[in-house]
This record gives sequence, structure tokens and C-alpha cells, in this order.
Amino acid sequence: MKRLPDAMREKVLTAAELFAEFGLDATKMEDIAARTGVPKATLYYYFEGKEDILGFLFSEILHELGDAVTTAISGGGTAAERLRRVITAHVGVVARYPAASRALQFDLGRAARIPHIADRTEAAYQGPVRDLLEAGAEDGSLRPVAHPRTVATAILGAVSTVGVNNLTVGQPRRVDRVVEDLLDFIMGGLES
Amino acid sequence: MKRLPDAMREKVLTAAELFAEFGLDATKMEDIAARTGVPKATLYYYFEGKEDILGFLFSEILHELGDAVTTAISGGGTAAERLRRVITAHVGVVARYPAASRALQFDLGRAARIPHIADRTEAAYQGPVRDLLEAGAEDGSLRPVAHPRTVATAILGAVSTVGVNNLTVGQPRRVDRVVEDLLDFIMGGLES
Amino acid sequence: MKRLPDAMREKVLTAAELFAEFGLDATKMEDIAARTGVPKATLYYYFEGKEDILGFLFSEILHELGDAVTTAISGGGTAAERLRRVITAHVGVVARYPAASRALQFDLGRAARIPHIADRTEAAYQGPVRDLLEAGAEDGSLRPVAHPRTVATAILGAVSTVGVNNLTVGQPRRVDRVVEDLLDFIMGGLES
Amino acid sequence: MKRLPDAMREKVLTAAELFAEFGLDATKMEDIAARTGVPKATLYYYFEGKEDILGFLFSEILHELGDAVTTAISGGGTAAERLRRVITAHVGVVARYPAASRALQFDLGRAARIPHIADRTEAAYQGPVRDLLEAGAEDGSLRPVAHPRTVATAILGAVSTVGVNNLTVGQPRRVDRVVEDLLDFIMGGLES
DNA sequence: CATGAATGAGCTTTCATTCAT
DNA sequence: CATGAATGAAAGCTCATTCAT
Repeated sequence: MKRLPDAMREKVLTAAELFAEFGLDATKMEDIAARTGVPKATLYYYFEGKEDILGFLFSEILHELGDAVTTAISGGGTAAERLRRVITAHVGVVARYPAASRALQFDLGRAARIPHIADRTEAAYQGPVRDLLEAGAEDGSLRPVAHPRTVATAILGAVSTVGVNNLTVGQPRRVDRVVEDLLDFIMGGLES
Repeated sequence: MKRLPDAMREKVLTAAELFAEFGLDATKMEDIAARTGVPKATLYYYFEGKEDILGFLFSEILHELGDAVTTAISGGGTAAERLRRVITAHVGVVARYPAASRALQFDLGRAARIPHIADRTEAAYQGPVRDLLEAGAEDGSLRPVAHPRTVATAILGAVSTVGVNNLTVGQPRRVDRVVEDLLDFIMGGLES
Repeated sequence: MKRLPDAMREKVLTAAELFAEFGLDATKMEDIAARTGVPKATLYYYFEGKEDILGFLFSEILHELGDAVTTAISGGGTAAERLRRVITAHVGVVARYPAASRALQFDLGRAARIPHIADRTEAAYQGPVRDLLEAGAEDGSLRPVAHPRTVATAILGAVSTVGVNNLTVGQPRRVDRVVEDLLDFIMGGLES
Repeated sequence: MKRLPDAMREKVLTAAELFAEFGLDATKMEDIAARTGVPKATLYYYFEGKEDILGFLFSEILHELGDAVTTAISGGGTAAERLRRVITAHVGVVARYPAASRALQFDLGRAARIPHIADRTEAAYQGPVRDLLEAGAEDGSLRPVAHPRTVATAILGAVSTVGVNNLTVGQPRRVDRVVEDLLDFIMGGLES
């Protein structure tokens, strides 16, 4: 893949809506060309093919997520405070990149099969959250959990699902309300 | 779709592994015929096409889930107790139908677009859970939440994601352990 | 490749003219479909692709050649007499299958690269002729040659080139005249 | 075609191996650029396209052949002696330009369709040989043949086929041995 | 009822070629 | 002069789907 000129990058990002609405397979190269305004052959000049374009999109959003998570964690405070910021940041990324987020959710299975993407999810999200859970057990700000990895997965599932369903489809809800609901649920649990 | 002979039903269920591994689009009718041992033309005799077969599979698993949820709820006890049973039952369904569950997760976007399937998810899962959350607020067994619908979505996301990741890929963990982790997280929350 | 119905076989044979005139690469599947009256997709149902169709054509003509050579050799007489009959038979095949012969000559390089075809040429022609040269040295009807393999190649080259150039392009000459010229040249040599 | 700088000429000659191995169509401009080290666009600056490059190669080798034939003929001696020298020279050209010779054989059909090339073959080889056959009949050094044109074609076919098969593929044989075999066959014939 | 045979309709991908710099 | 970047124009091939038997 040739180095992507900035103008091209912007245009291609535009394809996220297509993938979000139709999924990879139902999105034809023809459509991508039409939507982005980049001729089919030119897309092939810069990308290996459709899946490579989708991979690029996923890559971009995971990069954003990774940055947001890193920033959220590196700020000070207890593990609990940092976890709250991570969740808030995650929801923020979904809100800022609704199309790409929805595309990721749509082709979840595919995403998991692009090794490059699977690794990046782990590195950008699951790993840091798991570490945070362990840190919280130590600093006493979070209840210790039996399997931090599983709980990290649960958090990812809850936040992604809620984020995509509340912010990217139908009439989107206010981001702060969604964050509030999620923090309340995740931090406080349901039992009275 | 013609009334499906039992032998045929069993054979077709077998295709779940294909969908779980490759997704709908990458699974060719040819492959389904080869895997199930049912000739392509015969599949068309019983189903409308590929998507109809996938729909049948989703339908089956959602039927199971619906039954399990109904049973879990209709037994007595507080809303909290019933919610615990629902979550347990949900994980149980994933464990009993790993391939179909993974297929559902793989083609999440597609599933959401088959109206029939979306409705059934709502009826079989989201609706009942939301009701349970409200019942719990009333009987005092659960903390009241601002948006029961959102929280129901969060629960669905957490349980599905954890279920599929812990029970259907790689070396599966013990079901009871996974249930324990999820109940602890969902009911107790993370904050100490 | 499915077993080819006779009707299909006849139709496909028709494509030889296309290959003879344009060569493999300049002959589009579209053209073959148009010429033979067999839909593109049906051609793909029976053949692997263009090259497979060309291979089938080559295969057919080499089969003919093999039969003709075998018949020519198995009749009685001295090695010299049999060699004359082989050459006559070879020219006869070119005359009876002008298009396929020309196609073979056109895509000589390609033919040599289809292992299946290269083997068959050796078995059907070069081998038998080489044997004949050796037999002739023994029965005294032919002059002994230093390298029968090389001479067999020379004969193949001379007969094919003359055959194709005199019988399949422009105004074809009479077959018996061409045979006469070739026999005179090959058997008698040029030196006075 | 612009006047070709010498450096460029040398580099482009290098492409013969590509054509010899894959043929014109399977050889991409990209490959030629990679092999020769000349950027694609620069090739287009000097040549009309792929076929023009192949034509240049054929042209070069036919030029060599023409020179060799002319030299062989213009030396003194009987027609038979001169014919021997022509054949020897022809084999020599194949030995000196194995890649180009093989490329010519590979794309024989194509070569015949480039008028420029067909004409040159006639002028450089077939014509002179035909003349030689007639001269031999007159000076008594060669047996008179019914159709000198056909015999000239037979000689061309025999020498080219043997040359390419014995000198450019697999383990090449010694040139003098190949020449010897060919002269023995062509001049002496096979009949004892 | 079941199914082997046949095909219409596209879509991805490739490449030769152009042209602004 | 030389060339990196960009693209128009095909074409091979695949597959879901149909239907006669």
C-alpha cells in the first residue's frame, strides 16, 4: 500500500457510512468509488481491495480509541477514576465516529479475523482495562474480580453495544446521558 | 419454506459451523451442500436461499433463548433472583449452541437487518429483561436505573460478548465459572 | 471437468478457428461463447477456463495424430516405408484439422508449457519416430543417424511448419503434393 | 519509436528472457520495467507499447540472422557449400541469442501477424534459401526440388525447432554437434 | 419429492496507457 | 527528457438460482 495522500485519506474515510449501512460484502467497490469520488482503479492503486479499505477504517478508529484510552489512563487518580474516564472516552469515540463504529459492530466477525485488527483491539483496549482492574484491586478503589480478562471483555461488550445502539442508530441519545447510564451500571451493579 | 423433515433439520443445523467460521457471504451454497450432505437444489426446495438458511439457524437459537428466558422468569423469587436465572440461562444457550451463537455474533449487522430476527430478539430477551429491571425497582431487589432499556442492552452486550469469547473460541472455559464472573460483575458492579 | 456431452464436444471444437486466428490471449471467453453458442458460465461448468479449453483442443488433435501414427507404424514394411507412412499421416492430420493445427502452431510456447500436452506430443510422435529411426538403422532401410532424438525433432519441425504453412493459410496446396515434397526432402536429402 | 540510446537498448534486450519464458501476454509492462530497470513510463517514451518492444527484439534477432545469412551466402563456393554455411549460421544465431530465439518460437503466431516481422523473415531467410536451392539445381551441387519455397520452409522449420529445443531449453547440447546432426539430415536425407 | 445440469447477472481485479511536472 | 501518479476499459470467473426430469 502506497503512502496515502491526505486528500485521499479524507475521501476514503467517507466510505465508513457505506460499510456501516451495508456491511463489507454488500458494499461494492463501485459504491465506494461513487461515494468517495475516487475512481475504482485508484482505490486499487492505494489499497489491496475492499477488505483492506475496511481494515484501514477499523485501524483508524482503533487508533483513536487507543489514544483516548491512553490519555484517560495516564491522567492521575485512583484506578476507579481512571476506569470511569476510559469508559467515558470509549463512548466519546463512538459518538465522534458513529459510522466507523457501526461498521465495526456490523462486521464484528470479520474484524476478529483480521489479525492486525484483533491485536490492536487487545493492545488498545482489553489489555489496558484488564490492567486497570488489577490496579483497582490493589489501590482498593475497585472490587477484586476473579477473572479480570473476562470482566474486561464484559465491559467492552456492554459499552460497545450500548454505544452503537444508542448513539449511531435511530434518534441518537445525548452522549452524557449514555455515559451516565453505563457508569452507573458498570460501577454500581444492579443489586440493591 | 416447506415443512422441514426432521432428518433435514438436523443436517441443516450442521451448517452453523460454516456460518460461524466464515460468515454468511463467504459461505457458498456449494459449501453448505457439501457440509450438510444435502444437494444444493434440495436446499432450495426447502429454503428461499442462503439468508433464509441463516435465518432459520438464528430463529432456532432465539427460540431456545426465548424458552430459557421465559422459564427463568416464570419461576418464582425476587426480580434479582429471576434476573440471575435469566443470565445463567443465556450463557447456557450459548454453551449449548456454540456454533450458532458465534454465527449470530459474526453476522450481527446482518441479523439486525432481518426484521423477523430483530423482533424476536426484542421479544425474547430485551423486553423481558427490561421488565425485570422495572420489577426489581419495585420489589426493591434491584437498584432503580435511569433507563432500563439501555441497561438491558448493556446486559445483552456483556453476556453475549463474554459468552461467545469464553465458550465458543479457543479453549472454552467452564460454563459455571463464566456465569459466576458475569453475575458478580453485573449484579455487584465494580466499585468497592 | 465434468464428462463432456457429445453435443457440447462438437460445439467446443468449433472454437479452434478462434484460437487459430487470434491465439489464446486475444480470444476472449465472450468470443468462444458467441462462436460455439455455449454460454460463458456453461463453458466454466465444463472447463476450468480458457487454457483448459485450448488444452482440450490440443488434446483432441494429438489424440488423432497419435492414432494416425500408430496405424502408420503398425502396418508392415521396412522402417523406411513406415516412416513415409507416418509423415503422410501427419500431414493428413494437419489437413483434416487445419484450425486446430494452426492453433497449436500459434501457441507453440503455451502448448509446451502444458505438461499434459508436452507429454502427449512425446508419446504420440517424437517417441515413435525416434524408434523408427533406430529400427531403420537396424533393418538397413534408413541411414544411421548420430542422434535419433534430434532428427525426430527436425522431422517434426519440418512437417509441422510446412503443413501449417501450406495447408492452413492462404490458398491451400494439394495435400499429396505437399506430402511428396516433404518425403522427397526428408528421405532423399538435398545433396546431389 | 524515438532513437534508442545505447544504454537503453542494452537494458531492453534483457526483456527477451521474460518473453521467452512467459510469452507476450503473460509478460506485464510492470515486469519488463522491473527486469530492465527502466520505469514503465520511460518504456512508453521510447516504444509504442508491449508489442512494439517484442517487435524490437524480433527485429534485432532477424537483423542478426539476415546478416549471418548474407555473409554465409556471399562467401564463395557451390550452392551446397553456401547452404551448409547458412544452416550453420542460423544455428549460431540461435545459440548466441537463446532468449530471443525462444521468445520468437513461443510467440510464433504473433510474430507472423506483425507484418514488419513476417516480411523480414521472408527477406532475411526464406528468400535467400529458396534462391540457393535454385542455384544448387543449376550448378549441380544440389538435387533439384519440385517446390523450392516449400523446401525452404521445411529447412526453416527443422533448423528452428531443433535449435530452440537443443540449445535454449534444459541442458544445452554443443552447438557443433547440433549443426552436424542438422547438416547430415538436411543434406543427406534419411534413406540409405 | 429431489436433484443434476445449466446459466444470467455481476463484481473484483488487472493493466496498458496517459500526462502533468 | 524522464517519470510517478492516476485511471479507463475490460474480462475472467464465481455463484446464487432455476427447472426439466
